[in-house]
Amino acid sequence: VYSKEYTIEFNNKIDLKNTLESGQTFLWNRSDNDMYSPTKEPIYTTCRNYNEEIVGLQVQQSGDNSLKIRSNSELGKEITENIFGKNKYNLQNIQKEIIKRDSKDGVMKDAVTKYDGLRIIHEPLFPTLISFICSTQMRVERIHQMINNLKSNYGSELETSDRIQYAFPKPSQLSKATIEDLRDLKLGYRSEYVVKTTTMFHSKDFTLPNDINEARKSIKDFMGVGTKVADCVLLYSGGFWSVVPVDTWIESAVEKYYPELYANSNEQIARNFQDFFGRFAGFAQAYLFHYMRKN
DNA sequence: CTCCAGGGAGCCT
DNA sequence: AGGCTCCATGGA
Repeated sequence: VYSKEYTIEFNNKIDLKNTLESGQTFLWNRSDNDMYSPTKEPIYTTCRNYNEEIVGLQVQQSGDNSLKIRSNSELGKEITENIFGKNKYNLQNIQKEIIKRDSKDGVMKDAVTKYDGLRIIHEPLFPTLISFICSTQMRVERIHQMINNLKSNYGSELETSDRIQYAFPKPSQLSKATIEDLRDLKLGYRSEYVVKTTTMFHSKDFTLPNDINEARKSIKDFMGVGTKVADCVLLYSGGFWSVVPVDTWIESAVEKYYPELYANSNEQIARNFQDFFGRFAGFAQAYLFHYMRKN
């Protein structure tokens, strides 16, 4: 099925594993859990609806700056470049900007060095919105499980040689689900939020405003979306790289490593963090989040 | 058994 | 604006 093969060369480092396993997206699966070993780079798979076409992707690290892609579609290369921000930003310059603002030899420098190649992802709006509505009060591993449940129950199918892959459902597909249906898929109290948000998204034909404050406000109109979920959507789907989602991990990290930026509300912590790290503060947040979870 | 997880809605002041 | 309680579910 994956007859098209491409190699993508980035202008600086790309770390596929840390990018896809740092809680930015829940749309990928590691396909070779059994075969995965330190000497063999893992393969990550995903499947998407793209202009009435179902595009399957297999992506694997093939060098410090390059990825190897297999796809069933000629769109696979462009889609992958778009997801990983190949032509959108220069990661090395962003890292320099972050380190320059935090010149002390501390945790941020350590995190950026240790996880060099971790990129901010650019995933589709609707799947990202639903994913992070599901993320509240839930462990990262279980969020992944919930999203896979939604995919296999409501998404389009792509048959491959060894299994069937599922795309994240389009709004029209997910709108068939009732609250009871989603409770059966273990979404808990988020079921009502997902159903209502899907209906709103579907009926309004929603598009994201260019202005960051308007964009945040419009996303928060959806049911189940507060400041933190909205900021995740802005950063991981909207390309607003200054945005700092503050969750329990970032809150405790700021309290521990940046006490001068700490405050009693998460909104204030986000503002302080953004003022300190500047227009790429979202990247700094991603490095810090991954560092905290890994150590 | 209790506690908690990438928070948010509803309601209160 | 800011504080409080409840919200499903499963693993530690």
